[in-house]
Amino acid sequence: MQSRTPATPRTGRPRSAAADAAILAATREALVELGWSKLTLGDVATRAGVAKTTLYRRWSGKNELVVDAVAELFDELELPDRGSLAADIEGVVLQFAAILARPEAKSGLMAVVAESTRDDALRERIRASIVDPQKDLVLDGRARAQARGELPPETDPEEASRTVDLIFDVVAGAVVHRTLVSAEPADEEWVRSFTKVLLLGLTSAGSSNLSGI
Amino acid sequence: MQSRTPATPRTGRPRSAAADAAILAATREALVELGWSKLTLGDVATRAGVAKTTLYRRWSGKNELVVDAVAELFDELELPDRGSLAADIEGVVLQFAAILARPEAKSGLMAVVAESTRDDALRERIRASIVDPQKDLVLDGRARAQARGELPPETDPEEASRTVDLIFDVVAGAVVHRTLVSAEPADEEWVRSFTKVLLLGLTSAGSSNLSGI
Amino acid sequence: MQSRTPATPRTGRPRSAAADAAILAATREALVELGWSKLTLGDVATRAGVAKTTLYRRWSGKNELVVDAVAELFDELELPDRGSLAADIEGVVLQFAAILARPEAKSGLMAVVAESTRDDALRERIRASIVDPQKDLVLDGRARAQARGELPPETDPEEASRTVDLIFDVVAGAVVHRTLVSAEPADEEWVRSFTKVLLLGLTSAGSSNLSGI
Amino acid sequence: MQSRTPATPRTGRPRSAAADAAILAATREALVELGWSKLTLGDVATRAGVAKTTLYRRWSGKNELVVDAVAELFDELELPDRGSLAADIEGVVLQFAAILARPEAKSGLMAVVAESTRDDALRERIRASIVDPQKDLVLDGRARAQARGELPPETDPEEASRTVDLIFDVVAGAVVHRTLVSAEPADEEWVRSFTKVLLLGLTSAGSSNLSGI
DNA sequence: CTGTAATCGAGACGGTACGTCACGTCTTTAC
DNA sequence: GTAAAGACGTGACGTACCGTCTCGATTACAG
Repeated sequence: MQSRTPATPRTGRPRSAAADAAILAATREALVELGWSKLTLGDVATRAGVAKTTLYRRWSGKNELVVDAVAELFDELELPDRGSLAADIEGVVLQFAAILARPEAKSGLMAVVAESTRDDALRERIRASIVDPQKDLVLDGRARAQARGELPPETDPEEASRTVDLIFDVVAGAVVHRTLVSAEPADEEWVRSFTKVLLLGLTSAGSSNLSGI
Repeated sequence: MQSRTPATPRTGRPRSAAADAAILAATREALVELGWSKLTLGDVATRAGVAKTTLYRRWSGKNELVVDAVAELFDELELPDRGSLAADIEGVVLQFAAILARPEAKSGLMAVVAESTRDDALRERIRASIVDPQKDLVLDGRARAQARGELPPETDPEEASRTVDLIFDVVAGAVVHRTLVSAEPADEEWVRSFTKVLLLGLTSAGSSNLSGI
Repeated sequence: MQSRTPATPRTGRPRSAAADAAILAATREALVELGWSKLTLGDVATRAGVAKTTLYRRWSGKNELVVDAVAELFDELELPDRGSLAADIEGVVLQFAAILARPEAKSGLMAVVAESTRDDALRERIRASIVDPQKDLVLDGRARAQARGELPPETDPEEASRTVDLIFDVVAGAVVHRTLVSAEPADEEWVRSFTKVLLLGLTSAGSSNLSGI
Repeated sequence: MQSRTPATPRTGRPRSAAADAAILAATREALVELGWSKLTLGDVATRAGVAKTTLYRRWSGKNELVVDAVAELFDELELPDRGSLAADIEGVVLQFAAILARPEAKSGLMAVVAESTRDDALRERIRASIVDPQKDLVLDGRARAQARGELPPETDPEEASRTVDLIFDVVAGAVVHRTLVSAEPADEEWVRSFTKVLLLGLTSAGSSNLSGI
């Protein structure tokens, strides 16, 4: 989302709140129909029933717009309580895979990530609106597993942070690669296999002193 | 690679062989300087000292050209013999990470992958010239580990194939995500942690009947 | 001038009288700095410290606004009494040339005349606020010359009217063409030559029965 | 006309000669239908069956394009041989008035003159392609009158040049003002009156030592 | 040798989208 | 109800690349 608290926007006609939603919805629609490379801002504006200038007043370009449009897709991600760490992970990975399977996500997400390799502000925007919320789920999951006694409480906070980052890169990376590069569905069977390997690797590594590396 | 066997290439002036190399090199140069989105075929042609027509005679568009240009980067990947499965994996992952750290790879690879979500021919081209050669390294590594006795010979070929695919998605996905999304270096420390988790996960899973899932 | 008698201006905040003057002055300032084609109503409003709405409430567009702004420049024209017809003409032509030499007049006047070729209301506005006051000077000059005995009283009113029109087109046209197209100054020397030719032509024509053509 | 002798345009596809003519014709058509201010280059390109880029490759903007389009209208001006100076002048003034009466000339000419008050290059272009050819007609007319013995050969070249400039400003200015500002037709009757005044003024002035002013 | 034919660099061509600007209107709050 | 402020839909701007085409000028191989 673009920041929405200007200094003193007291006077003048206020920006239409409906326009924002219409534009983001139109962006997703266009991503489905046309894909990233054939999506044009003029077309999005038309679909949203909005003038091009209105769109440019709110977003500085295609990249930022698509980040916001795709980010909303991930808002529905939540950590289910399925009773065990393994089941919780499987659940959230399946949700993640389901979102990534949607064409508007496929089409847009990798493209903006590719663009972000040369645009720090864009990468920061992606991190803030897409990546960090996902990483929070990993943290929540760990906390819940610790409460259940499935995982020991962390002792070294820094090492724990590194482990979370590793888990996150492995999980998100594997699902994305499976979906986009291998072009195979990340279905229940695959997710179960993947989760098993991941959990065994982590718990074995933990018991064999992963942090001591 | 582009097809190089026209129907009746009997007569007429032959295509310049030097032009191909110059164009691919110019493409990588432009990727470094401009990135994917600002790379234009006209500019590549100019850099290569070649007319635009010459470029279009050989490649059908930006996507195909960049796939070929990036694929050459991965030609240097090879399976080192470091004496143990873990060390071999670490070595090849480090090589992979080193290539991915280069701006011409970062910029171009994810972009064409993003494009390939809506272009089957492009995805097939990426698979053939970039992905499959990498997967062959995994197969070679497994064969070598089996010869060493570190891994048992596979019994169920189909299940073995699924496992290779899983490994590949996990490895490539994790490195890519670490590099591009988290924007952190996949350095030796990270690779060692990652390899440890992966190997423990796989061997524990194997001994606990992963294939029985 | 714009109409200034709304139907029921009874209640509500009255229109600011100062705004009108500020807008016209800002218009002339913008004409000097930017010229006709780059003058924008938004910029004029800003210069005048006025909202765009206020400007549009008073003028219907750029053309009308500039006509009014330029018309005020010609208010300073007056018929000097230099003692002879020739000297009077020279005096008034010099005044006219001096106004036309100012950039706000140059820039704006010809532009609105050009626009008026396709806008009858605009031409009428120009005539009423710019042309007719000038033509009155010619009439005054003739009357004064007749009083002096330099010219005979007109006998045929219609023919006299045609002659005034002819004089007016010749005088105004020549000065404008000299200033804008030839881009040479209509200075004292030129005005003296021009006046001489004009007067000799008219008096000779009169004595040789111009009306008899 | 734009200059058409580049340094070494040897290679590459040559510019379409037909496009130039089509664009200029389309410009005049648009001037008639829409007038100067509503004429857009995109519309002209469409009318000419040409891409906008093709138009911009040849002309730098609306002003230059319209100057060239209008200049072609004046190509048909020529000095008729009607047997006497007065008749010759009347003939050429009538031709000039006839061209100015056409809507494409009315609409465009004054507008570019207005623009030229802030654009020296544009004024020079107007002079070279529109004004100077007309002035040549005045010179030809004088030469013919001298050959006939109607006018004495000039003695002082500089004074003669000033006289030609004065005549030209008076003639062109009067016709333009009559047509555009007064919005009355410069018909035969008017032209005869005007020519009579002009010629009497000039010959009387000559005999009364105009050059001595 | 001499055609014939596909190549080469160059650059104009018809398009499409860009991101910006000004238009004239509308919608707010403040006076 | 008018004021300032500024968002709105509209439409043209001038530019950049696209992928195709038309040039004259090289090459190679075939006869």
